[in-house]
Amino acid sequence: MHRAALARRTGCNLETIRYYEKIGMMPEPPRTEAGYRVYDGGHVERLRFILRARELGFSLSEIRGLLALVDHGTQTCAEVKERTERHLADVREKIADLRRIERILAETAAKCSGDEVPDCPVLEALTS
Amino acid sequence: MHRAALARRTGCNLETIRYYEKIGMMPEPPRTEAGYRVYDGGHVERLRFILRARELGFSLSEIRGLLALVDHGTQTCAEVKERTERHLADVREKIADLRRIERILAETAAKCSGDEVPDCPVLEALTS
DNA sequence: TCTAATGTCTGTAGTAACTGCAGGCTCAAG
DNA sequence: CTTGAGCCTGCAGTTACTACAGACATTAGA
Repeated sequence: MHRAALARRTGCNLETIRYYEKIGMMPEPPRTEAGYRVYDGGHVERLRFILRARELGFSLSEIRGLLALVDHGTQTCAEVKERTERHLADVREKIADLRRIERILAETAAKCSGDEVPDCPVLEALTS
Repeated sequence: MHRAALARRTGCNLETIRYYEKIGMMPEPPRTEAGYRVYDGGHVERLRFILRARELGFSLSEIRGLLALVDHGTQTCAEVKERTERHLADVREKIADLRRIERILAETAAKCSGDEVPDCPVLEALTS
């Protein structure tokens, strides 16, 4: 399987695969005589792992940490759970930040007349 | 007022001020003979505008747009309201994404035994 | 069999929004 | 007159990609 095939199977962008290899998240695959990378099922699995973790908002360095545990076979449910809950706490913090922003934006926009006049409650909120 | 004083008054990082000037968000201030930037109340106001808008999650290019309206005196409440609501929609989308992530993380972590065993529902979710 | 169209390779640059540092002036205090 | 703080410039690094340019390889069609 060449790079395009791996990309197609995983839904990953072509260039991203090379990027993950470059930063050491994906192993260097064997090459053909001409230098083409050749991937197998193991690569598909690993890339899917990375992509799923990304979908769950894990950073690449968090994922790198999880992969290191698994690669060394030293992972325990306790350790993984702890990392997950730490990440979950981050996510909840981000949600709280965004909710605060949402509330302020909604409240301020609600005060707008929406008319063709220069005065605007939003600008006032940003200026004052 | 020199750069450090402007930074102190606005709570902005020192270097960020120079960055905003470089990308054209802050006007180039007059200089002393030795080349030191000299700021006044107008700069404080403008920087506060930018910082408040950033706190509300507006991107620099959105802020640049708002500033352009104000600078040209062509802003109307209708226009600003529309941009605010567009941004609000983005924020709500981000919240929805994070909530989905939160739910999945919480559900998966809840399945963890938390024991010192290698098998872990989180890893299974990422692998399968 | 030749050619044209893909596919792959490498290295590099660009994105967003900063942050930090090195090396060199300038300025104020003691 | 020296010392330390503050300011100057330009550039490198951050995160997580994405997109190119220019060169080589492979494959499908005429």
